[in-house]
Amino acid sequence: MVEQEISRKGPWTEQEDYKLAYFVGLFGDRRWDFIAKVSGLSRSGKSCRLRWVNYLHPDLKRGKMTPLEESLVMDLHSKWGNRWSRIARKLPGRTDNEIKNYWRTHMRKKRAQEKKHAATTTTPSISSPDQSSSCQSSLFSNNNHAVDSRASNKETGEEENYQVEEIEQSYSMDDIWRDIAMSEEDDINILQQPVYDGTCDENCNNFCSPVMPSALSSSWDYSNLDPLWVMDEDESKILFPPIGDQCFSFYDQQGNTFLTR
DNA sequence: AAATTCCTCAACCGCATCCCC
DNA sequence: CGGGGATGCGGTTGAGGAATT
Repeated sequence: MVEQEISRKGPWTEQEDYKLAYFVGLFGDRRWDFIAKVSGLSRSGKSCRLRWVNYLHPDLKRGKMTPLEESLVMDLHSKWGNRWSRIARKLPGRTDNEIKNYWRTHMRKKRAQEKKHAATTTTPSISSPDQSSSCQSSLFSNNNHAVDSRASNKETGEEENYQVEEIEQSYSMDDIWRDIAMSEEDDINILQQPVYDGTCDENCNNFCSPVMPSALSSSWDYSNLDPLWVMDEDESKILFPPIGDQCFSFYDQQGNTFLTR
């Protein structure tokens, strides 16, 4: 009966980012379908999660990989293969997507170099087959214990020695969060916001996300959302005025984050 | 200066796994 | 225990900017 909204695709706008950040601040970084619905974003929950994890998360680092990080990626990839998310867990502030992209770029360069080298030396290279994943074999030691994801799923708590020492806070989204928290305080009241219990959601690293203990329980059926929770267009305009000349922006030229309005 | 190629990275897709009922 | 929805993961694509011709 409910006309299924067509999910928007493509690049996110600043306003969408802002909205998403706001609602994640409100509800925590779980229940993505719920957040997608309640925020009025015409995005799938999946898309919201991806955007959050890869771009908006407060702990994300931006900018080039440091040499230390690079060698860590090499090292871990030689151990674990393409287990990007696992590798990412060892690199604070880096996402699996970022590492994946870095690796691809890196491998492409490496292969180009090898080709060049092979051409100049005319020595036949053994490691030519260019299976995307095979490249590691020529690069690293042979200890690519192709970790089977199914076999090793319990590494959750395991904290290894790998630590990127300098977690330089080149930027943080805390400012945005704080800004949101302050500037929207009144608006939150309008929404009859959920009880914020004052504790940090452990999944939400920096900013203490308001959590909704009861509402977020799985039994809460948000298919029939109380209109109170769903943003209609007017509310949306009030809370998130259209991006204009006095809009907010998230990143400066260096990729550092700030929020202005 | 214009055209073309290359590179980067955000976003999508499909499948696997988890979790709850 | 099985089914179904939600979430996570890895592979892939494509837009847009940078570099090169």
